[in-house]
Amino acid sequence: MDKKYNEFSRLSLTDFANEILKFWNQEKIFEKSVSEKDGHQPFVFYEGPPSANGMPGIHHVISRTLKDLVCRYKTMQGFQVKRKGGWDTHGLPVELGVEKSLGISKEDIGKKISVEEYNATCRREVLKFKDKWDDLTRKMGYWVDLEHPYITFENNYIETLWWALKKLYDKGYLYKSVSIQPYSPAAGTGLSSHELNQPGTYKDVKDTSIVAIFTVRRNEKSEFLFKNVKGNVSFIAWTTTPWTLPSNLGLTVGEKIEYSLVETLNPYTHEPVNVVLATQLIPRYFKPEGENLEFNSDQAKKIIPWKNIQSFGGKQLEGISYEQLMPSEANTMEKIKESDPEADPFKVILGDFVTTEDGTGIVHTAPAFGADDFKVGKQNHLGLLVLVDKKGKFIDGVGEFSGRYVKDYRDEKNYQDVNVDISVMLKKEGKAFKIEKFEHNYPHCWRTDKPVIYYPLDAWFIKTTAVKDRMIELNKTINWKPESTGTGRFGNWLENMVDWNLSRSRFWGTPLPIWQTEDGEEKICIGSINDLKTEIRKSVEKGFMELPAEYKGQTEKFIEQLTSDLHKPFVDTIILVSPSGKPMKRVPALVDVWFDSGSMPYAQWHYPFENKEIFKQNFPADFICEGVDQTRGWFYTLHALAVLLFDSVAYKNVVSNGLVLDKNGNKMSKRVGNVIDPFKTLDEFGPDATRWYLITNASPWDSLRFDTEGIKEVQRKFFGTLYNTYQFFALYANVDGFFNQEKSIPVNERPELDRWILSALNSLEKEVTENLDNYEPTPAARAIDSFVNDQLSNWYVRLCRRRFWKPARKENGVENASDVKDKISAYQTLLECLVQVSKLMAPVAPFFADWLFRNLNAVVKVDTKQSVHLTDFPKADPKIIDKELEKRMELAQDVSSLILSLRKKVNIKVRQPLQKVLIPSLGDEFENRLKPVVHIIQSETNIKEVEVLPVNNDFIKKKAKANYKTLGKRLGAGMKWAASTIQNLSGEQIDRASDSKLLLNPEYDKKGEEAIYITSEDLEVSTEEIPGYEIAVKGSLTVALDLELTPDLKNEGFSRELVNRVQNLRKEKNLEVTDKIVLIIEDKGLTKNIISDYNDYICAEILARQIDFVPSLTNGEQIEVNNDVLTVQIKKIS
RNA sequence: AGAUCCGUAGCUCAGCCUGGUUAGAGCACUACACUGAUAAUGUAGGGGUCAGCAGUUCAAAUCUGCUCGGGUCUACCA
Repeated sequence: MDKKYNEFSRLSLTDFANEILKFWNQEKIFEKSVSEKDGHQPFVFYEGPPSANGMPGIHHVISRTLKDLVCRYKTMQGFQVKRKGGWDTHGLPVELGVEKSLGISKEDIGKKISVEEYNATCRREVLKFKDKWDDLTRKMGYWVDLEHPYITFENNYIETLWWALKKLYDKGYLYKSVSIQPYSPAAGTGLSSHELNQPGTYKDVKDTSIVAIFTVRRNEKSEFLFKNVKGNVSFIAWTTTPWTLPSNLGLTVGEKIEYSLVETLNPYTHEPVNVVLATQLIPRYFKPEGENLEFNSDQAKKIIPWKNIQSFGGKQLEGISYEQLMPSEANTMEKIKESDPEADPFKVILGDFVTTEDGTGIVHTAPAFGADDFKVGKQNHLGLLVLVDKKGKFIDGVGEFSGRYVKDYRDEKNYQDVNVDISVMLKKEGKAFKIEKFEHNYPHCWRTDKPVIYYPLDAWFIKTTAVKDRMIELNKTINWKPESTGTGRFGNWLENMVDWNLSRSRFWGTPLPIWQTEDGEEKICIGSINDLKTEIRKSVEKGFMELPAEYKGQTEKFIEQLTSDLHKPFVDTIILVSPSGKPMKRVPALVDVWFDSGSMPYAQWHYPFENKEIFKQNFPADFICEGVDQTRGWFYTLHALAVLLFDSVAYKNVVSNGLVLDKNGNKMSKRVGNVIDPFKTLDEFGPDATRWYLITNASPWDSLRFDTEGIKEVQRKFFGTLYNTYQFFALYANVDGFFNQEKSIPVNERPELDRWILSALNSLEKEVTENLDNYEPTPAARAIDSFVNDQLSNWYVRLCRRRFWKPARKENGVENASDVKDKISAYQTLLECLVQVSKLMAPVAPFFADWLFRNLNAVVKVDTKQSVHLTDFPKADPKIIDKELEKRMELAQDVSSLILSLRKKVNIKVRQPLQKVLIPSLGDEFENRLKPVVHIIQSETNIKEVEVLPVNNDFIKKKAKANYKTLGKRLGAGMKWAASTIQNLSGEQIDRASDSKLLLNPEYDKKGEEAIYITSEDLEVSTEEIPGYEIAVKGSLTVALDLELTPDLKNEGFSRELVNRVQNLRKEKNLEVTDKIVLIIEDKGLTKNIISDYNDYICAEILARQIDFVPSLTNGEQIEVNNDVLTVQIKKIS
């Protein structure tokens, strides 16, 4: 064997990672990890496409670590896991980025810059940071196919989207309707919720608000309101947007809210009025001292008098009619009927959105200008009035207000607030109950800073509500991590689902493939490029489309060219022929980018135009994983489209990871400057430590406080320890020439310690597998962590150290066979642990795992694979797991720990041997457990003998505590009494209970109680005292140490000290571990005898051929052993 | 406003599902020890109203309800 294990001068996770990365690239390990699994069962993973026009952040590292570790794990388990990367390329963020870099605004599109040029820039810019992303992907070790990603702007991708849209259209799921959307009159454009959520859009503003008076029409329904009052009855309703009052068509009340009829005076005109409002809100408008005040009294001039006439539920008000508040030419019944022939406005309706927090509990309802208003308006056939145009000004026919802007949209110098004027007018007419400035939070257009209004706009919808029940049903079959996201956040979302507003009025996006005639009577939805070509041919034939000069006579070439990019503005130049022969133009809408990403299961394969078989095998996904913010984003659109198109789930398991916060728990934001640069982090700490930290620190779905100190800790504790363990192994294995050439020693022939660590290892394999199968990587990685640190390094290696460097005894020049076997067993065991750990940790820390695996495997050849990622994931062998053995070792650890703490307490160092430790038996099981590990305790704590005290001895004083679990169930309320009684039991009573049973309340008869017998299982017995010994206790386990130091023990301690000092000298002199020496000591008389007595032991330990005593030593070195100073010299024998 | 997650030592987190004795670990801190794994390691110590309140129970960090604080998503409403 010429090859040795690599030894390293220091741990550099980044260097190791770079080296392994190079190896992966050269040997195409990722590609092999997929191709080697050809024919295996696939495990389907979908990559949620990031947008490459922004820089990646640290939060991308966590979700990608999760994705990667699951995929690597499944690969090692034998599945074939293809991972196609993808890019989300459409949408507003891209447009904004382009506008910023070009220094233009939306208005300039089509003027300063053509749509063609604009979109070309988008296409170019959107992958601006692709290189950075790819770089991060590689550096963090995220294995995903970067060479063949799907890109949402590509024609093939769009063609699949069109296919899907057509399918929805044919099923009747794609329809056009009006919806109320945020709209910026100043910018002349609708705003998406994303735009509305830009920072700073919601501002506190003061607006003129008015409580208006709506006069009730007296009829059968309203008659009950007129009982006991004189004159008119009115509803009062509040609004912060008086400009919507001319468009009022209804009043909404809450079914469960109680309302009252109040007799009072109009505060402005002082005419008597009777008003209806929510009972709860009376104090908001009326002073308590005004209640039941005489209407004509003097006081009534200062304090408005009022009287609650009667109260009733909101339900009773339903259907009552009232007089139109501000009639004008533009809002006559005729006009209203135009919007809905069945319109029946000016009545009270019920709505569940009504609250009693603001206003009067009666909501002024103008269906055109509020989403809720629109909804109830439609349900109740209120009709629709849009008295404000898209510029934000009143249309003609609204009397004196026509032509006036409802808000100051044009920065007019002398802008008169029309809301004030409306209020003043109503006040004069006696139709105002209260007018005041009201400060509230109102959205503003992020671009123009002007207030947004809600406005009815044409929109295309997908009828998701049609399959709502099916979506809920199928959702129940999805395994959500954490479960609460699926049932809670997502489940609720599904329960309250509304139709999906698909259309966006933008430039860079997937065009909606619907063409329609000018009157909207005839429509066609295009589902493929071929269909489009066919239709264009018809159109060219018909003469609706003319060939440009350069294509004269080359219709096909022209069509080919025209359909080579399905984006605007090209698609919009296409005019098609309707069945009746009329021209049709494309509707202006683009589709929501979420449709792009939600369609990726099929669009990434250009299904159904290509890859039908591939798609079939890769749908639905076994696993997806994204941030929890995608719940109503990608997770939803994937699910909705899968149900709509295929009546299937899109994914079977989904992990939603939480947010990454900074170390103070604040959201990371560029503005605050607390963002973590993932590149810097990876460079500084290496990908393995970063990944390990992210996974072990908190469950993926908990939000994570990111602190680089934590990564340092991981580096030092976990990787440092594992690295040291490897180094230890490599060092001695090289010295001993252990290269795994020997036959594997059967596990049952190995020593206790070896069998124990192998049992623990297999238990670990079981635990890790169970957790990873469950998509719980955090406990899995933590278990590996604790195995490596606590069991392998801190116990196994520490206890076995001697086995590795102690040479086998020689008898007649031949090494003792059992010594050799013991040593090989130790090497084989440690090797097995290291190799298996490298496999177990491979999904989480792929670089280091491979580094470890390859360093070992290069020499020991336990596996034919060249990378750990091509090997099989360890499967626990139940035959090797011995829980009893693990318990035994735990006992040894506990006993040793107790003894060490006692030594500490009395200040006797471990090197000083002690004669005896006493351990009171806790029964047969305990003794059987203890016996096999006695020698471990002895060597670990340097104690000559371990004596077990029999169960019933008179020697130790015991005390007992109640076992609450067993007794509590039986005794219930008597538990307290029993606990204190048990605490006071004598040792003799405790023994009796342990042997058979003890009557706890001998006087039960007298007191008329039930007899209470307790047995050993009801007691937790512990040792209180062992006379003459120092004791230490953990639970019911007790150890007592014999502290007597006999001369023999002292001498042995002395010799051990000496060995220790000489070892230090060897190290100081930079001697090799294997160098032989001669030790020369200046003869000081006393110590000579001790040293001579232990000559053999000392020589063996320090690798000395002999110890020479000389009368005086001039060039020696002084060492202190216990309280003696010795002058010594060590000489290397060459 | 609704939904959801989180709140345990100075920090990061276990424990909670399935209630039970003195609530654990690591880091940090302090002291001592160890020194052929050594940028390691061991032992000990200080440090907790388990966010608060109420309920269920013999018994609550654990189960229930409410409140408070933080995060996220959705909505933005007269």
